[in-house]
Parts: sequence; structure tokens; C-alpha cells
Amino acid sequence: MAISPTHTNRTADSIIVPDVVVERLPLYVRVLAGFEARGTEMVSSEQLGSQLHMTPAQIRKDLSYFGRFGKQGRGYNVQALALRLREILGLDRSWNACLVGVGRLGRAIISYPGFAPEGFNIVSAFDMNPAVVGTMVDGISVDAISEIKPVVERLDIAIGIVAVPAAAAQEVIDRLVEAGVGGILNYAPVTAHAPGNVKIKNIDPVMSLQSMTYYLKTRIQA
Amino acid sequence: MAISPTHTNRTADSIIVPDVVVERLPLYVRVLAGFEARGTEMVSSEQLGSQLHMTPAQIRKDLSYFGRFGKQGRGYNVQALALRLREILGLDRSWNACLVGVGRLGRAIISYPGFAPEGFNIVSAFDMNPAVVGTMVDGISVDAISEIKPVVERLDIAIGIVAVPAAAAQEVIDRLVEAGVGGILNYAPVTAHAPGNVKIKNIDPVMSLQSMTYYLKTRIQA
DNA sequence: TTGCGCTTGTGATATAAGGCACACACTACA
DNA sequence: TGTAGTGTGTGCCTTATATCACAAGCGCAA
Repeated sequence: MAISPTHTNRTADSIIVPDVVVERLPLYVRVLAGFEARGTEMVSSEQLGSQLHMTPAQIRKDLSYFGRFGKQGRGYNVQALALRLREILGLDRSWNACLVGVGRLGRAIISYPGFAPEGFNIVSAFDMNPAVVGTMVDGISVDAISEIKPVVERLDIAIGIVAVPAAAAQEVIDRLVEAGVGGILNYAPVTAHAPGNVKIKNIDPVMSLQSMTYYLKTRIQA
Repeated sequence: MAISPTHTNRTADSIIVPDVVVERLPLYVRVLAGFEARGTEMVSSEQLGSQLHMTPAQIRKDLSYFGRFGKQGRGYNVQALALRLREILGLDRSWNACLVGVGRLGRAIISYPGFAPEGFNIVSAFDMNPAVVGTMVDGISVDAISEIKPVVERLDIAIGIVAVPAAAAQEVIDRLVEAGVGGILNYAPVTAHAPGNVKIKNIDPVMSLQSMTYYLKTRIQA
């Protein structure tokens, strides 16, 4: 965020897609899944918008970056659009990830049951602590940090999940990048850096709270 | 996040501060703490910017929303600026939070050691499951959901942390809002809604991964 | 077949965010 | 007391993002 001046991307047809738009697509996938579950066949951008609290125009424009999926007067076919968006996002397949840092947080991440149903599989873990290396955690064997590169290559791992202390994070990220991962999910409270062809996403609940308090401060108690 | 058309805020002097700016302040606090630890007395926006991978101009402009903290030719006094930013963000005090949903994720959140050092204390927990209600988890007693309002009032809880299944999240959020919390940290994978005077922040690693794959998809293997 | 109600896709426009560049202020040092 | 060097704060411009508003397409009903 705010790392490169502007971040845009090109579709197969070489049309530029802003980052913010890509970040909203999973939201659309999610609400569509809801409609799908309820057996709804068609939805309008109006209906999607009211679910997501955003304007119908924004949804239509976002979708228009990728194609023309709707029918005038009818809206969008729920199943077809969900399928198409999943394809666009690359969610029509599964992805292997590895975890670095098998501490308290790392263990919680390994045993978090939300990843697998969405096609994200943690297939490997690494740690610095020799006491942990060689053990199994929730069915995943823990290797030494030095093994990152060979394991990432052998298991075709595209995503690295970082759950090490702040001081070690950049070093670990460098190793993951060098090993060839394309994306990093970083739980360490640092502003990490990686080359432009590697996507970093930060998960930082403390920072979320720290900006939240700005609004709490000035709040009039109900 | 595109929920309201525009979200801005007013400082004591009634100057409008964009949301994005507020969200960057904790970042500044963090790097300043780093400089502080190393004993640096003064920093320039140039130095801060290179640490954070952003332009010096943006940092100066962000800070200028709140006052004139720098000295021409010298930069900013590290300690003074850190202190001032902490005040602005409301980080010069501690905040009580409660957790709703004492499942696997909820337990991990309770025992996460990153909150307390920053002044965020989880002082209470709630769950729907009668088997859990009445027990203690990591020194926190678990109460029934129906107790949210009285406990929030009694313990002066300003923040609700939601770690319940998606289907229950909106209901829980409504109760927290009604109980009087000013902010919600939501771990449930839903697009939740709350009145404008309540700040919602979502933590959703799966969604982060789901937009990341868009970039992985089109990546050329190294 | 025609007409009407509905909803898309998109150019044009409005708003917000980011960055440039420079006058001005401050320090140091002669 | 003067001058050189440095880095802030900010007006103005650029770029990015969101919204508006409408022509055109679709399906249904008569």
C-alpha cells in the first residue's frame, strides 16, 4: 500500500485493472456464493450492492474490467458469474503454501480451518528453533529455514506465510522470495519489502486497533 | 472501505483528516519507535520515507494535518513526534476489549501476546456454547452472549473482537454495538455492517489470499 | 410485432489522493 | 553578522478512483 506510486495490472487483453478492483473481487465471489446457496438464479448489481453496501455502478464498472457478464433488464446469472470470477482470480484450482515460524501464532495458523476449504493448503513449515525442527505440527513436518528453497521448489509452493518475530521477518521474506514464492502473507508487524513481482499482503490486527482508537478517542458515549 | 462514499474526520481544530491518513499514522509510530530504540534524536521525512518505502512529501503532508512538528533544516525530533502521534491516535492510554467466540480462533486471539504491550487488554470473553460458558480461558472468564451489554458497561469496554462463524457475526456485531462499543475488530468472513459512529476493521487472511492469487496466476516462474 | 419496464455497460464528470517544487526557516560556522 | 546548506510546510498540479446518467439490449405481455 502506497509502496509503488500506482499499481495496476493487465488482463489477457492487456486492459489495465487497478489493484483496488482486484481486491474487491473476492467480496463479490463471497456474496455470489450466498445467493447460489439460496438457489437464486439471477442478481442485479443493485442487489449485490445493497448486500455489500456499495453503489451498483461501482460493481458494474469493476466487472466491466473483465468482460460483459450481465444481461440488460435481467442482471447477472449467479452461477455463471461466480464461476467466471473464480477463474479470473485463480480460485478454480488449489494453491500450496508454506508457513515460516512455528510459534504460538504459527501453530494457530496451521490449525486454522478456514484455508483448506478455499483451496489453500499449508503443506510445509519451517522454524529456526532446533527444538522444533524435525517435529510434526498438525500433520505438517517442520524443517529448518535453510530448507526453504529446496522444499518450495519440490512441493511447488507459491505462497509463503510469515509468522516470525518482527526482527526476523525481512530476512525470512528475502529467503522466500529467493526460493521462488509469488506471494507472501505477512503476520509480522513490520513494513516488509519485496521485489515488484512478488505480492505482499499484511495481516496486522494491532495496527488495525491502533488506527481504530483515533475514532474511539473522540467518541461521545451513548 | 467503499462503504460510505467518503470518510473523513475532523481534528480538534475542525480540519478534515482523510481515513487513509489516519491508517498510516501507526506506521509512523512504529518506525519512530525503531529510531527511538537506536537512540536517534532527529529524523527527516526523507529517512522515514526510505524506511517505509513512501515519498517524503506524503509523510510531511500526512503530519501537516495535525500540526507543524518539524524544524526546517533539521527534521523531526524522534521522541517528541512519537509522543505526539501516540496522543493523536489515543495510544497514550490503554483500552479494554472483549472477545466474542471462544473457539479455536478465539482462543488463539486471547493468548496472542501482541495486544497487551500496545495497551489493548482483552478483559472479557463471550460464547454461545453452554459447555464453554462459565469456564476460564487464559485467565479470562467466559460469559453468555446475553451478558454482553452489562459486562461491556461495567468494565468500560470500547472494543469488541468478533471470532464467531460467519452466520452469527452480524447478530453478534449488532449486540456489541447496542452494548456501546465504539469499534469492532471482525475476524469473521462477512461484510458486516454497523452504524456510522462505530468503526469496523476486518481481518480476513483468506480474502487476502484470494486476491493474491490473481497475481500468482499470471506469474512467470523464475 | 410492438411497446414497456428493467438493468446493463460505459463515456463523461466529480471527488479524492498523491507528488512536485519552492519559499521560508533554522543551524552552523566563519 | 553574514552566508551556505538543509529540510519543512504547502499551493498547485497530476493521477487515481468513484459516481452519474443515459443509450442500448433483453424479456415479457398483449
